[in-house]
Amino acid sequence: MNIWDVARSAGVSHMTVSRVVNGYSGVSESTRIRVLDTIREMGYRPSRMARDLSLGRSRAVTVMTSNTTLYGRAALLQGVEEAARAAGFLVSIGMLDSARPTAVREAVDRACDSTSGGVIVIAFDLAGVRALGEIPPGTPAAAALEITDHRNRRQYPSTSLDDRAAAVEATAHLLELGHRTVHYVGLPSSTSSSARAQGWRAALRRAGAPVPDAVAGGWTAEAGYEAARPLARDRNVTAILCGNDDLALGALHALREAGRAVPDSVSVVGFDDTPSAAFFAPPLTTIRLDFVGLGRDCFALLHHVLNPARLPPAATAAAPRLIVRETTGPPPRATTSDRGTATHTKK
Amino acid sequence: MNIWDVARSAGVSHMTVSRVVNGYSGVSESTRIRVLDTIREMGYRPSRMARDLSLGRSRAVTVMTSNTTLYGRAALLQGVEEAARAAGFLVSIGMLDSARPTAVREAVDRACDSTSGGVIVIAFDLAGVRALGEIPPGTPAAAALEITDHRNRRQYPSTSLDDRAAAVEATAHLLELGHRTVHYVGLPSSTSSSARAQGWRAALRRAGAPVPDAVAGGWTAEAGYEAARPLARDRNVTAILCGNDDLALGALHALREAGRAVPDSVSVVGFDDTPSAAFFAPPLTTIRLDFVGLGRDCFALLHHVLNPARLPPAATAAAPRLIVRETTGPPPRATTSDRGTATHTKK
DNA sequence: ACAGCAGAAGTTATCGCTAACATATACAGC
DNA sequence: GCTGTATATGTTAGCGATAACTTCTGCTGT
Repeated sequence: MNIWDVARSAGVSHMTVSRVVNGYSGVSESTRIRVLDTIREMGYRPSRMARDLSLGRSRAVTVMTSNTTLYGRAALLQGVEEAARAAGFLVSIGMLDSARPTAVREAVDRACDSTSGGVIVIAFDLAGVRALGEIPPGTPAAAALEITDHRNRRQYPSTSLDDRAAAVEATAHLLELGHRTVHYVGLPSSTSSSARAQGWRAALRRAGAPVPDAVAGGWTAEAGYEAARPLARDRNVTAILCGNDDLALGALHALREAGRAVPDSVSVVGFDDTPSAAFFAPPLTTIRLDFVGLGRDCFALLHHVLNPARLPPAATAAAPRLIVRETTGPPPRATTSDRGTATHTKK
Repeated sequence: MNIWDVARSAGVSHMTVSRVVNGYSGVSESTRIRVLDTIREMGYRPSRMARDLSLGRSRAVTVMTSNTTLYGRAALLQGVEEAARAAGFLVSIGMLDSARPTAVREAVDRACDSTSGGVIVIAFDLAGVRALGEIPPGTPAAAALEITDHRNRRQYPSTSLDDRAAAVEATAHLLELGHRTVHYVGLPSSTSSSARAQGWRAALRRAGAPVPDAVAGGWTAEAGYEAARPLARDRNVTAILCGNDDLALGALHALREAGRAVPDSVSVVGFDDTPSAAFFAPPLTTIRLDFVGLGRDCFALLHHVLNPARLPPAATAAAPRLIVRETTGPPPRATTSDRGTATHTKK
């Protein structure tokens, strides 16, 4: 059923129906009511497809992301959806999967046909960053970045949380508790260049603390477990900062397995403040990150590109905040003092 | 830039370009190559919008779900996306939010315009079930159900995992370990009628074990914590089955807080086998649920509605499976023997 | 009484594409 | 040489909406 059917049934022209549907003026009250009734009776719904085609723009965004099972992405998606819905946009998702080499390019191709009014890419990982690079010029796009790597920022507007400051805060917190240094288990792409790693390193240097190598982690608890195992064996490490809460969960497990008490023997700090983090054993000290707000901001950015209003939108996402729970505390006496010695500690 | 521009530039008619783009026969090899080159040079991408409009069908699904931050939904979405992509479908998401009373209806309205070739609703919770009920007749739809409630199954095909059998298995596992009975902390909508609760109850009855009231939980660790607190105080409860892993995490926390050792004093079983579950403290015994497979199946169902092939698709999702880890064990001696007596146990 | 004008409604072209039909060219068979 | 048939290509009419323009009322002012 289309607009013509409604028009015929209401005894008007299709344009009158169109005007009624879109709330335009120039329709008498009596006609408007008659048309509205007809629409209701017939259960007519305008075709968004036809509308967009006719208008030449499509009120739809597609957000490209990998693994929405991870908290950060899911929450960000939620934020985008919320803002998009408020603006009358549809949101589609394009899964990024870096397994197949051509997969990213294909995903971008799919996302960038003119169906989508714009593209939002969650460039937290390599797949995302690559996707951002593949976007054909001229496509309206915005990105949520974790890595503040300017090589990858083409002309696209982007949002990000102040991960660097957050990492500084977390590291400083640990240092203030008396830890000699802080070890870092990072996210895959961010071992060296991520804002989190940078902040961690900067805080260490500022405090004159030794800067250990960052440990390459992953995204999941399992990756955190694997990465933290060697750390757990080393009695010199008394503080571990993890790239996210899942990693921290895995680290906690490795520590438990190695018989290291948290926080008495080792302190752990995460990133994200997942809804679960407060219920870890022990409850995790972590950085609360406002992913939902970030998603909203990201959409606002894209919306501004699509529809340049007076001013570019201001960021509204809450600043990262350290939530101190029970995985952090002062380092154990014995270990703090034994600076120079090797891995083994006297009992 | 459109198909006409390409046609002009390649010196052919737009139909030839269309044929080339869609891989139809009836184009000479030389022409095909010339057109393909032109397309590449100009960077032409066909408009999906126009194509779908012309074809009268739109290769797009929208999946309606609440809170994609929860593992089950996110994984299911992943499965849908995977299958949809393989079939050349776009997937959009429609967030369900039961907070505002009209929100569900609005979301359904948005999802059911003819933009979407079909709708998949994740009806794990009340919002989802209501959404399913609101779908206008005639809209192609499929549902992923947790609650096997036939009142809500209109004419829509649906998939679900065998949650009932899974719950039976989990409960039986606990009973076999020697527990007198098993308590259940359920998901919001499923306190009484869910397949999981049914299975739990059935297993209890079959074993002649007392059937406690199900405790209304929620979806998150926090809800699990709140729900399990009273249970943790009661030394008669030695086994708790939780509606999902997050709930179990919260329960574990409540137990720890109450000074109850797991599994020595209380056993806990979850549902889902979240990637994190293996790293809980202790690692969680849980039921592995193939949400990704369920999502794939769900899309297959919808695809079959849209495009009736010879046979309806068979379910491919893996059957639920109990993964025994370290939160389950025999009940403590003292408690097992004191059947008739009240809450207090002799020391 | 009539030009002038505003408001209500209708007509036509268009968005970018595909299906269905129409035409052109080439080569076969008789 | 002429018809038949396959293959390659072009033409036209939608799909369901909107924008821009046109037409038809009815009322105003003088």
